[in-house]
Parts: sequence; C-alpha cells; structure tokens
Amino acid sequence: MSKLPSTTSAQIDIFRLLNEVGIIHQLSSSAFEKTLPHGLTVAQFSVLNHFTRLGDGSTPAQLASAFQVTRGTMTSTLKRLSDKGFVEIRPNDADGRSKRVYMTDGGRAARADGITASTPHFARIVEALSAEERKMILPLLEKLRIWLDNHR
Amino acid sequence: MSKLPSTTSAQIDIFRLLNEVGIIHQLSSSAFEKTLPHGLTVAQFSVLNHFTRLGDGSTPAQLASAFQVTRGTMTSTLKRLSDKGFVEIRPNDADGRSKRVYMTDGGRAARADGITASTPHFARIVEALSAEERKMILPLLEKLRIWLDNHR
DNA sequence: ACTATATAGTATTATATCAAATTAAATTGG
DNA sequence: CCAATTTAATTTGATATAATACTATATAGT
Repeated sequence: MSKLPSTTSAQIDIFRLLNEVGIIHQLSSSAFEKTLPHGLTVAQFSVLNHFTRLGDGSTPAQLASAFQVTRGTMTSTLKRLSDKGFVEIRPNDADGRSKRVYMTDGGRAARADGITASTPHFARIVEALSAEERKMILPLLEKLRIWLDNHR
Repeated sequence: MSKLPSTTSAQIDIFRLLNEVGIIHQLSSSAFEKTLPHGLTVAQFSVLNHFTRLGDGSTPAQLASAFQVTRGTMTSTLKRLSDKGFVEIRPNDADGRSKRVYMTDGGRAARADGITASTPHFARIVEALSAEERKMILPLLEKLRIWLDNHR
C-alpha cells in the first residue's frame, strides 16, 4: 500500500491560487488579443509597447530577458514583427554575435492603433474589482512574482 | 496630430495586474511542469487530477468546458494522454456524436506519481506569501476570474 | 597567442492554445 | 416526416513557448 505525501491546507491554497492565475491569464490575454489590430498578438504588441516606453535599439537577448522568455521565443516573435515591417533588425557594431532591434514608423503606428483599440477593453475590466480591491491585490501579486522569479 | 485615448490610473492598475498574472502563470507553470514525471504536462496532469477528484467518464466537451479550453484543445490533450495509455476513450451510448473518457490504472499511477513529485514544490511556494496574504488574495482572484468568465 | 569557456542568435522539435472549417449525429420546426 | 439548425468531436493552420543542439563570435586564463 503506497502512501501519497500529506498535503497541508496552505499547499491547497497555493494550488488553487495558481490555478485561478492560470485561468485569468488565459481569459484576459485571449480577450485582449481579440481587440488588437493588424493581426498583432499580445507578445508582438508587448515588444512594440516596450520600445515606445523604454526606447528601441535593444538586442534580442535583452528583450528575451526583459520579457522572461527564451532567446528562441524572442527570435520567433521578432521574425513575425519584422515580416510585418514593424521592426528592423540590424547588426550590432559593438558585438559581431549580436543584433539591434529598431521600431519602424509602421511599428509606431501599429502600436498606437493597438493602444486605441485596447483602451476601452481595459476600461471595462476595471469594473471587475473595486479600487480598494485593485490596490490590495497588486502588491500581493508583485510579491509572489518576485518570489517565483528569485527561486527558479 | 492624432491623439491617443486618455488612460486612467485604474486602467493602468488593471494592465499591471494582468501583466503580473501573466508572468506568475508563466513562471509557476513552467516550474510545476519540471517536477512532473512521465513527461506529463500541466494540461495532461490537470485532466488526470480532475478525474481523481471528481470521477471519470466525462465527455471531451464537458472536460473542455471544465478547463475553459476549446474542444479542439481538449481533443489534442486527450490524444496525448491516450497515446501514453493514461486514459481510454470509449463511445458514449447515450449520444452517438459523443464519447466518454476513462482513466486507466496507469493513469491513476501516473497521477499519484505526479502528486508525490510536485508536493514538495508547492510546499516551498507556500512561503512566498503569508497565510493572511494567501487568504486575502484568493477571493480577489476568484472574483476577477468570474467577471472575466461572465464577460467573454 | 592559443585554448577553453561563455554568450548571441538561430534552428528544430514538442506541446498548448485558438479560430475556423469539416463531418457526423441529434434536435427542432414547419 | 423532412429540412434546417445545433452540437460533438476532429482537423488544419497559425502563434507562443520551452529544451536542446548548433554556429559564430567574444572573452578569459594560461
């Protein structure tokens, strides 16, 4: 008769918490993506948005690190953005192994369209939680995210 | 001069919230999956676990609905479980279009191995948040999940 | 200077996921 | 009772993702 490890209620809480997180992620990102124009995916839009907020010219490896994805994943996302003409990938003069990624005018326009199209969507979701609830949940999520990031 | 829609701080909260949720999901599910034996993925393990908790014999459509994925996605997950011999898919006598899914002994054993292997993992994550914080965050996530589910 | 190691980007393979189209079976309406 | 509609499962095609392996370049240590 083999025996399974005993599971505490705290572990069950964590399991349920991560389960809810998974469902929320799936529902919210698929809804968000449906609002995006130009066939942009969330991953593609996020890269364009990153450039607008923090400036372009990053290397693929820096982007992969910023988005917590592998370099292979970033290669693929950048290729799709480049095929659409939204970014330009040029050699990195400072390092022959590396490249630099720049947003094109088309990319800037697509990002702006994406903001315009998705803003009403986020405005609606706001009503899902009260201002107090939103203020309460954000630091908790940050704390969990940081813990997970530090323990992998 | 075109103008972007103005964005309220509440919308920024929601955007950041969903962003944290996305990162947490990515980090936690990839860490969880690494602990699973028999090449089980989170999606596959979740189906086996569902059967153990709630009994087997569901139709693929019922499972798709329970996990909030499309029927096509569930078809694919069930095929992989079936290829591994962890579930058996039989005709549904009550409905010729439909099928019923049953867990095999191998599936039960694989699920038990998965529990054994992942329990220490969840035991460690518990320390990421205090008991109070875990109690606080869960209802908020549930509320958000339910809202998103009702508004798609 | 040369070798060993590390890093950047890419290619490959496997899985999950959705959307849209397809097929078969059940249900409904006239 | 038959035609139209709905539902169940599957198939196909696209994208994201991780792992792994590979190539080219850079860096370090001797």
